[in-house]
Amino acid sequence: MPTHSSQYQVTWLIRRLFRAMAQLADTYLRAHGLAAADRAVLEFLYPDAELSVPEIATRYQVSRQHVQVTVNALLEDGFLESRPNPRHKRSPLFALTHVGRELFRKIRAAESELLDTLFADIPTEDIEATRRTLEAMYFHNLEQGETNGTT
Amino acid sequence: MPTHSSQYQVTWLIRRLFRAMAQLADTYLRAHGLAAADRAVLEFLYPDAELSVPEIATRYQVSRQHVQVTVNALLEDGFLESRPNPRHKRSPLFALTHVGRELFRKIRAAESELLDTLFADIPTEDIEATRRTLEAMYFHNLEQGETNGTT
DNA sequence: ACAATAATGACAATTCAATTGTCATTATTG
DNA sequence: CAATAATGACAATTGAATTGTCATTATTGT
Repeated sequence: MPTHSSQYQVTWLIRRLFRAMAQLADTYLRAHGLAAADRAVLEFLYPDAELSVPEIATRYQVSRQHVQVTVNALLEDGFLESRPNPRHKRSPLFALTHVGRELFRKIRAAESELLDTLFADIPTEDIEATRRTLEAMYFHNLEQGETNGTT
Repeated sequence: MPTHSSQYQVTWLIRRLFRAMAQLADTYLRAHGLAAADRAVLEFLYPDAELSVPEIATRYQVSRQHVQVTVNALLEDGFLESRPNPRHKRSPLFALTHVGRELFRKIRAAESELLDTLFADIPTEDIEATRRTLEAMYFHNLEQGETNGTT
């Protein structure tokens, strides 16, 4: 990391950390037969959210078709259940089953070991300041609800 | 983002920010006919580094074959030049040409506008604290020089 | 110096997540 | 109630990246 502004270095580090984290995450996700997209869907629904496929797609910022396939597979595997959607009669809501919730807990447990390593020796207040700053970056300046132009 | 530990929220935010940043980055990268991998290679060499393909692959943590293809294309486009490698007689070093350096500067300029938006209203000291913390996470705890098992 | 082993580049095939396209069906709305 | 939009299903495609293979050239240990 050559001489750059602090701002640039922060974005550089975000890129690197994401890559490193994703690589580590794959290790235990694969162990459960899951892909990153599966984890993302589980996370959106954890612990007890109810969302339709198009809603997940909008939040995850990917095509609804992709989410559809992911959700169908998770449904097939018994990690999700569908419930009637009061707002859309044809598009059901999905929620975690008990098994799905346990699965995500297991994933989180595996992750938290990694987190403990990742954050070892870093003062709590630094972590909190970082959280606050990143949150500001994300929510104040980046969050946009652009729907994916599908069909 | 439901109720989670600060640690978890930091990693959650890193994931989101990465995605959002990547999406924005694509906008101007495409405008220059570049992919994310191209940008990464340019960044490794900017402003005046000299690296061989296997060296870039190790740092970028991807297969050397992929880097090879990327580098060959950038070479073809005149953004890189090859120089003799004192350490390996067959594997040349690559460096930015003047054009390549200007290209990366242009990319950085486009990015910095985004950065200004991203970091708007965030105190300098918060940014610096964040940089320090993320750096600690990355360098103390994640940086590992695992070579990709290629062939 | 020389044989054994490793590294490199070129090229092909493959994988896999994700997008795009299309269509019939059903909702929503004006 | 008609026009329009949203949804799910399915197929085809894209594109970044990996894996596999091979001939060639370096590097190494002896």
